[in-house]
Amino acid sequence: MAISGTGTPGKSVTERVFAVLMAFDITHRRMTLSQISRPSGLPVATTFRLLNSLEGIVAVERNTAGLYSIGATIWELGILAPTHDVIGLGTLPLLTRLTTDSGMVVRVFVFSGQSTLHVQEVARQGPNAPAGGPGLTLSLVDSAAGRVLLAGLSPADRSAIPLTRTHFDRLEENLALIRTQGWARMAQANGGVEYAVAVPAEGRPPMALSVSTPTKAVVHTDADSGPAAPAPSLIRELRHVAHGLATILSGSGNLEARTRA
Amino acid sequence: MAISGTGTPGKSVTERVFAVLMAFDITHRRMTLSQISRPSGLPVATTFRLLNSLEGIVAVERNTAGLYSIGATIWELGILAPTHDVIGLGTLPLLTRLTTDSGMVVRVFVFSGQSTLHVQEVARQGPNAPAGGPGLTLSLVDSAAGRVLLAGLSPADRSAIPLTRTHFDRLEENLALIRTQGWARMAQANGGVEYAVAVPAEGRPPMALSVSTPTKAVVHTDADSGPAAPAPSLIRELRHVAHGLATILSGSGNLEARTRA
DNA sequence: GTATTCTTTTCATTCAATGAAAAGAATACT
DNA sequence: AGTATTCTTTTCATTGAATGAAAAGAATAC
Repeated sequence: MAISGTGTPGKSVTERVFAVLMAFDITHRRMTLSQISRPSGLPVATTFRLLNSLEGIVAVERNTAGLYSIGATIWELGILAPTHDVIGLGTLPLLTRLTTDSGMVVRVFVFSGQSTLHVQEVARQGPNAPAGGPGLTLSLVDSAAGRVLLAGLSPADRSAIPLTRTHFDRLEENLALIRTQGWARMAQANGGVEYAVAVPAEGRPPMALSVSTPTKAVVHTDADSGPAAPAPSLIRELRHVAHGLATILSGSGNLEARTRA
Repeated sequence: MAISGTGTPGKSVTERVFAVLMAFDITHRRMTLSQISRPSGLPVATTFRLLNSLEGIVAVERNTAGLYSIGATIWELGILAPTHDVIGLGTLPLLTRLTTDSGMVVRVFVFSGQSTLHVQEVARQGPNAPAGGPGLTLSLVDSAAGRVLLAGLSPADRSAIPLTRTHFDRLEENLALIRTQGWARMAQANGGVEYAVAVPAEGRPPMALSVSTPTKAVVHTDADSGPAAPAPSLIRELRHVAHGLATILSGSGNLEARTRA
């Protein structure tokens, strides 16, 4: 009769429930019980029980093979997030035009915790479509969009983010530069290497608009502050689109809740 | 020193957490604590504590005014749901062409519990855009898409759904008709009245593709089985697009989980 | 300036959650 | 076919985490 039954201290049930849900990611959309149990750090029995509860409210679903996936309930809730406003509405035509004009992949990012959260992407359809898609996260420090978002933070907010100590001084310098010039560029890792230029798009949530290309390094030469700058016309168009984004989203987002019956 | 502290029996914490989250809907995207507490059926103190936990993992967010909204974590999880595959990828061009050709609003629905869940919508952009958008739910019985989904269920699965007893016999008749003719039409309520024709799109999850128009009743005359049928050319095009949808989604969805490090 | 509504903290009580273990399935290997 | 291995599900004694009434603290309305 071994020792049994102790609730894990320091972890609320809410955290445990989301530990289970967050076991899912873009490369793990369908998993077995034990595949979920491992990364969530919970015993199988606990994971099993939580998944059962979640299935009851369609927060997770199970296919015929018994594999779990995120359920329709969470999808429905997700589209209510302010983050989602960046998608749809009038933003698509705007971003599509930018892709056509620039010939590059266009992405919109918003800030999320420790990383950069990708929200919307528009690229040439076809066989040579780039890696990525909504939900992709890039490093806050090692991406053009991430630096733009960092540069937009107040010193107080920025200090709340734990960054690798290594580049701290150089980073501050670079962020100051980004703030004054109004854009960032960087060779960033995303599958392979891609060269990106990003500008801020004011709004709630704050966004960064980026264009990137995996092949030509035209927008970038070497180091963060290398000599050759992106074409002024590109920066101008990016700013124009970013302004358009902010305008569209300020119109639709942040609605007050109506009084309920 | 009144009576204090009894956990509410028969409700798991998981259910309570989602009772809080499900207080949000398309007309209540930003709410105060008490606005959330009321519909969730939980005491304010409980709601407060749960929201605090949820905020810690960015499952909900709080703006400067103190209003809660669904957070980025849930948005990120939501795009992992199989349901989400209907959006994006190659489906948009296909649906857009149908809108252009038919001049009507194009929607894709998937089944979700007791209702019909709207997933994707394509309509003429502009000032006279129709009510709706992703996340809209229509009645399973009183919409063309809902009937198509119902008609596609096995008798066993259908019996699991509690339907209003009233139309039961007539409904069975109608569903049989829909199954044989391969389409459904209906005057359905969505803000005002709109006239819709829907066809099934086989796949996992099963989908229904519908076109609808609020003004002209060309696709519909009177009762469920009224005399004038939709134009054969429209049905043909709907079937063509539905087949395309199913093909696209069978290619990308239902991926096996990779083994994790 | 007072009343009302909303948010946050406190705390004694206890129930729902917990996880080790074992049984039951399914799958893989020999 | 038989055995080993991995995965899923059930059980159950224990208790830690969750609970909600109440009161204090803010904010807003009247």
